[in-house]
Amino acid sequence: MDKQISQAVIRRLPRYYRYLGELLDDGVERISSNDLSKRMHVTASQIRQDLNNFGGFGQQGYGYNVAYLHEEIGNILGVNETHNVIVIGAGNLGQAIAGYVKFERVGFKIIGLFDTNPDLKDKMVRDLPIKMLDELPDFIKNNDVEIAALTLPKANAKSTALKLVSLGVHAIWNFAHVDLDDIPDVVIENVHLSDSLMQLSYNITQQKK
Amino acid sequence: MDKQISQAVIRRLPRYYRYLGELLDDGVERISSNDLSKRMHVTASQIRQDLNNFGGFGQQGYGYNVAYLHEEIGNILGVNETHNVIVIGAGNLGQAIAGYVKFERVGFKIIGLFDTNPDLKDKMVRDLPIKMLDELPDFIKNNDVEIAALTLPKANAKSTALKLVSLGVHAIWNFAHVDLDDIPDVVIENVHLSDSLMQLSYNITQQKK
DNA sequence: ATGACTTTGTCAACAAATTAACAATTTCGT
DNA sequence: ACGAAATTGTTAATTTGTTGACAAAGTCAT
Repeated sequence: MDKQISQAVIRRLPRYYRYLGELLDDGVERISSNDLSKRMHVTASQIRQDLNNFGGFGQQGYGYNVAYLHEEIGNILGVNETHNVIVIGAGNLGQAIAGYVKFERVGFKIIGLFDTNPDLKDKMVRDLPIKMLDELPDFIKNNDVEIAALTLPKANAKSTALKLVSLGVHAIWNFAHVDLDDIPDVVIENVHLSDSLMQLSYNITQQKK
Repeated sequence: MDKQISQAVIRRLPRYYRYLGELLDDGVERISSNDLSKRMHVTASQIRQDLNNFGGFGQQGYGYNVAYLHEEIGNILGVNETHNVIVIGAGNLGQAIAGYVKFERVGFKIIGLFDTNPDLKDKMVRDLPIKMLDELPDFIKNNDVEIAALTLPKANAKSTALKLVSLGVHAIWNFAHVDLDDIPDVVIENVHLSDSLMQLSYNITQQKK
């Protein structure tokens, strides 16, 4: 029944959430779509349109209550509940992502770090021991793992993703430079650093003209 | 005179480039928009439309020559020339990004790694010494720095970006969780890991319904 | 060499996303 | 308590992006 909301809108929600968090920290109580639009460099119309996909959070003549709207967008995004995360691939990027989520993102909790390299077995990365991939089935059985971050070479990404899904992990944060389509019953979010860098490269070339 | 090409198209180019690279590795000589569309799960029409923004790379009745098209898209993206990159912020993420670009991305060369923490001064990260931020002006003067990756706390991101631009670096790969708008004469490419994770979180919540 | 087949490049139709406009409602100073 | 000002939610208009259709051009087997 709920109409499907476009990913274009979803992509903008975290940004709203961030600006509202900053306003909250600054002790701002209320804000109008117009004021927010000026800060964020988007149209006020878009803000109102976006928010109204989820309900009427504002009030005519008054605007939006910052704390309330922040809370509501947090609920929509699901960041007010805890999500357990494991990281597959304990290379530099894996360790960095593990640390990043741990220290920067409330709502997400790193509970495991895995690799295939036996030299890394039980090595501590801050307070987490690196486990071997064959410990994964037991680990998932005994822990409520919701998200797996894939920070491993692309050759292993697809098979690992399939294994994760069969073990019951249905959300993948994919840093491997490969598309994980054709996998049913899983939500994929890609972070393709190479693509991002190439986009930057294109825009540099353009600017020079 | 050149019509402006939409970022929607640009965002897709790296993916074409990747698929073509794989075809090339597999020794495939030619491919039609139809075959490629099946592999990539996009419409053939979109592929043809996208490519034609940049010129007619194909041939009726034959399709596209894989090597040629790969090369051409590489040129468009600017990955066939070398771009020197420095990384500002030598924390976990900074070190991981430095390593990532170094080992995974031809066309981009990491030539410097900077931080403000004096404890890190001259510490080696693989073959690069961590330099202090006050060495930046001299470094940029003596090296052709095209891109700066910003992997530092958001509190310092804006001022650092301004400094970089004033020193002549006009492209920023921004990993700090802050918007660097209002800065003139600079191309920004954002990698907001938090936003990506929240988007994933939203889509998980949706799937559960 | 011929003709059936393939496939592009491009125009037109369609769909989606963004922006503008404005009635309805609330605020707020007097 | 009143009226001007502010501001939302929502509909309509506009713009942008995607897909479909097909003439034109080239391929390839015979």
